[in-house]
Amino acid sequence: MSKAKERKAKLQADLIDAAEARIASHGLVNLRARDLANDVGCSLGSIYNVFDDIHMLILHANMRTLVRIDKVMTDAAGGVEDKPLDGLVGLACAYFDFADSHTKPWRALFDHAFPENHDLPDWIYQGQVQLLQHIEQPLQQLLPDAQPEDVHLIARTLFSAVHGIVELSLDDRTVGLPKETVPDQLKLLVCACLEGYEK
Amino acid sequence: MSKAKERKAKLQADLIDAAEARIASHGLVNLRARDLANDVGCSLGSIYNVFDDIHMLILHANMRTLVRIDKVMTDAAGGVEDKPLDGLVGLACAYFDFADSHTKPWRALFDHAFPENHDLPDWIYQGQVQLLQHIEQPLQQLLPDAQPEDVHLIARTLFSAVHGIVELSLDDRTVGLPKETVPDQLKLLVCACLEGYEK
DNA sequence: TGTACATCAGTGAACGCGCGTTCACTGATGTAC
DNA sequence: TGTACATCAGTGAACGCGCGTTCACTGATGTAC
Repeated sequence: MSKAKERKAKLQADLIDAAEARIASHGLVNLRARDLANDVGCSLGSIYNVFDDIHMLILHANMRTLVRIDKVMTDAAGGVEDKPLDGLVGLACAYFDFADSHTKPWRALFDHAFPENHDLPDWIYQGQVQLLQHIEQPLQQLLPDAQPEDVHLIARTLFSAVHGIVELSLDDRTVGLPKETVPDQLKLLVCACLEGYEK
Repeated sequence: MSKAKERKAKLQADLIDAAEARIASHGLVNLRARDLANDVGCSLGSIYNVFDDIHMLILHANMRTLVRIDKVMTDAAGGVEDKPLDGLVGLACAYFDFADSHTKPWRALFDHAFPENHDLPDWIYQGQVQLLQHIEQPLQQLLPDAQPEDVHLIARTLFSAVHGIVELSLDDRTVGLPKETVPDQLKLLVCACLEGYEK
């Protein structure tokens, strides 16, 4: 019985690995259940023994990406706890670096069209909230007089702004910034903003 | 002969109208060639007499949306030519208002997965560039010492930032700002930034 | 230890549906004489 | 004006392909006696 559970857990993990690899190499749009079965050496039907549907599998792969981004942001925030502005600039640049060097998994986070009726599982939501906390911490230091609710909102504003800059710059079909100008522009924006926010 | 061309032009226009209407009511993902043929009262095959493929038709519908946004931004910039900061804030809010009240056509601009091999027609690119020019004008006034290239880059940065804030706030699946806080946060961000940019 | 039986993970062919695009055909319009 | 013929926009059934999901089956494993 516990052996069966182990096998099941192994298959789940293998499938998530395979999904991650396929998304990284071919992009979310080219992810196929048949390919994953092939990759891990199980049958097509077995996927549905361990996951409700393909969307759940994708969500697990996306969660891996969120955790990776969290690691990258943790690293970026390390060592500059006493220089919160540098910390924020570093976080923005780290986000861009990740998106630039892992474009396909990063895109998958936003491109995945989850069926409209269900709502996202809470652990995905938490994965996103975690990223925001990296921003809130230095922000609170920089704006000691601000209410926590305001810091919360400003953190989301900054994240969204940085995300928009990164997104459009990595998208060939829209007039975003040229990639090579992004780090400078992120730094300019974050510094300028915070000068202003500090009043 | 010219009568035939008129008919062709009429059918093209009707199809674009229908595509716009369907996108507005059901979203780009639910756009079907068969439905459009039904809507305008032509046969399925006739669509392919006047458009290369469905993507071209979607691009025309999207171009209509770009023109609409351009109008909205033109209106927002009107009357405050002497207050460039107000102008920029107004543009940001106008963009949000449009996206909020025309979410589906606005999303279609970014969701349309154009076949990777071709590149976008130039008129779509020009439609996007036009939007940026609304930003460059007040920006140049606010930063009279800045090089035009820098104004160009900063305009893209601001647009992308505002776009990101709007996008995540209108997306249920991501941790964006609550919708009701967006205008305030846009105003805060734009004002804070420009205070900083002015040095 | 050996035998008969039950269970159930694992299988993959087939289902079901969707939908962009094509193409052989038709019928209205125009032209030649 | 009338007739025969040519043209071609317009048609929609059928093609072609893709792919998530299901389900009747099988064979390995475990259990009972």
